[in-house]
Amino acid sequence: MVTQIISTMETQVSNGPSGTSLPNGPVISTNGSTDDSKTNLIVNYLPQNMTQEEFKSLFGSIGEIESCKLVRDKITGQSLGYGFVNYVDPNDADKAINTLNGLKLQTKTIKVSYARPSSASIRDANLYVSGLPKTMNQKDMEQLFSQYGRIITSRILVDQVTAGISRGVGFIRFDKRNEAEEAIKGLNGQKPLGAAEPITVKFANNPSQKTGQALLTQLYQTAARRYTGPLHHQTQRFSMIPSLGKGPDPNNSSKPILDNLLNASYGVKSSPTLFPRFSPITIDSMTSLAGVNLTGPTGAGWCIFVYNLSPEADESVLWQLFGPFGAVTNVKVIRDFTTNKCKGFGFVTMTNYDEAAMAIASLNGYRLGDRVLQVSFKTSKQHKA
DNA sequence: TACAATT
Repeated sequence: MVTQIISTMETQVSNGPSGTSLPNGPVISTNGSTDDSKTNLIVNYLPQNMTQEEFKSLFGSIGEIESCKLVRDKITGQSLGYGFVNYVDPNDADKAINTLNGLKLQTKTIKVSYARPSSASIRDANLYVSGLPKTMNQKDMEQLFSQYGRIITSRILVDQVTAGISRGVGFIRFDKRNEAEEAIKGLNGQKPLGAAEPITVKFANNPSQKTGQALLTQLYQTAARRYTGPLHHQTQRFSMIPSLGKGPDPNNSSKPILDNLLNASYGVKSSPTLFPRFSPITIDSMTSLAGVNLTGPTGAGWCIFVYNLSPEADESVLWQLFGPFGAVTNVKVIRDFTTNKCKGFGFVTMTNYDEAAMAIASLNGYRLGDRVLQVSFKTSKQHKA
């Protein structure tokens, strides 16, 4: 319900263009086509569950809409999180930017700006950047990339548990695809300024190319965070399950899908029965190994590398493996972005050194199904051949 | 088989 959403949202500064005098109606060019540049808006970072009707209702509250479209995945129908609104009156477009840009809807802060004219040259101009120095901020990154062209958007992803620490990963969208290509040529594999490690720059994956399974996983993760926040303990993971069916939209057609996914992921049948035991490696030898590999706990705790997980492994198995040894703050199964299968390894963060060392000593060499796990403190980087 | 990250 849009009125409820509006009552809880805040506005912030507009980033719309200024200084241009606006005509008072549609501009018709000499070839008969309509110039939409002052009336057509692009809206980004919409909540996943926002419908076309809510979208139209929200933006229709500003003024008469000529046309609007929430962009969806061609196959799954899932919202891609952005849309277009074309107003009749350019003044209403301006007003929509001033009123609605920066609006907080659920977990998102929407962006409202003038849409660039549709053109083949602006497609596939989005880059994914990894290996960025943790000290580099968005402005630094833009400065580095701006030599290759006009930047439309940029973002550096941040860790949500350690509140705002860079994950060394980001996105840069250029105005033109050829600018993005030049940036890859110029910056991929290069070390920024005084950085110790080279960065990776490549074209970003297109969300619409995600598999159905990947979309479901994302949908589930989004829903889980919305209701319970970051997950820390097994008990929280299980207690959140009943609440998932009670979302704000009772008409949400994806509910049965979510229920099925949850049953598949957390059914008792899949819980492994564990018999932790001590490996031949002693705690004392682990202590000395830790000294070689680590300078200390990074951020929230001690990061542990877990190798030889099956392609079907998920986060729950890591919680169950490591949870008995002490405080686990985070687990992550690394998956192939296109297949969504585990790449054979994952990471676990534990708060206390002694508990982490005990977990490693016990679980390294542990047989899980037909696999023998290899567990150690994470190293800073594996040498590349 | 070997140390991530996809708004």
